[in-house]
Amino acid sequence: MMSACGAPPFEVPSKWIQEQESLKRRLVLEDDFTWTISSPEGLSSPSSGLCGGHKLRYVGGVDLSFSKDDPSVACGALVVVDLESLAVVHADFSLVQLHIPYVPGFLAFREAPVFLELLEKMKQDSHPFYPQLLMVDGNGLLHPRGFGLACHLGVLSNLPTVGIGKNLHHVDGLTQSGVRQLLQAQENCTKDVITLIGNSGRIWGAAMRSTEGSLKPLFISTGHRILLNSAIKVVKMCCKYHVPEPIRQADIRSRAYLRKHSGMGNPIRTMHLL
DNA sequence: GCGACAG
DNA sequence: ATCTTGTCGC
Repeated sequence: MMSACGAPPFEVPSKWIQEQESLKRRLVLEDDFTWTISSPEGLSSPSSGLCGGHKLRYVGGVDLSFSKDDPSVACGALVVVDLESLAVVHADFSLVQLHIPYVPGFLAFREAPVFLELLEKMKQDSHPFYPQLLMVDGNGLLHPRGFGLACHLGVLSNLPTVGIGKNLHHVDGLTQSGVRQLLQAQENCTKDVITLIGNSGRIWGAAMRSTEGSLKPLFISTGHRILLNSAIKVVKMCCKYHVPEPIRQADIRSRAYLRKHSGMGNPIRTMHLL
């Protein structure tokens, strides 16, 4: 029999599921921060930036880019943008070799260690631009077990996090085409954001067209210490283009860093597992 | 059994 | 994620 399917089998460690369940108990599903989110556009919210509280200013973004030559070689990027100007005020990179494969539903075990290390470096340096909130390239609650990369990073870093997906991870009956239909429907023509409600009635996140005629929406979901509505506000404020600036810059810069440092003779640091 | 499956 | 050129437009 010809059964030489090239795909190497990979068993999901039960440890992974246990850890997701365990960390999930530490999730905070409400706005848990002292700063305020200045209103998106024209819409003035009464409590925004009035009494004594400081504003959200430094928004972080993380992303990972891979070498086309060696898929195990990647560059993780942590950038921080100033919310007022959307200018990058900090960028750091980590060239690593990954030993854990990408498994749908377990993205965090592959990518989170890289980002946690970059965050830790900033924290130990008492960096003035340490992010107040982190935008993650991947989902939060919009996940088979309600605990995607954004939740995982949020709990382990104790930072408010927002998950941004560019493709929908099908869950609870939600489908890409179904969501697009809703966004195109006449009733919703005026709206640029729709809530993602699954067959069970549960709210998983939101789909938003960040650019005028974009057919592909962004999938926003809560990571940690922030409400969906607050997350949507922040994402809107960050969208200069289709993809919010913190993540877009992390993507662009990690790719550039990889190109420049992927030539031979460069020390690739191996991540030590937790 | 078959398809779906963030990055 | 990555493989990929030109093209249309400000």
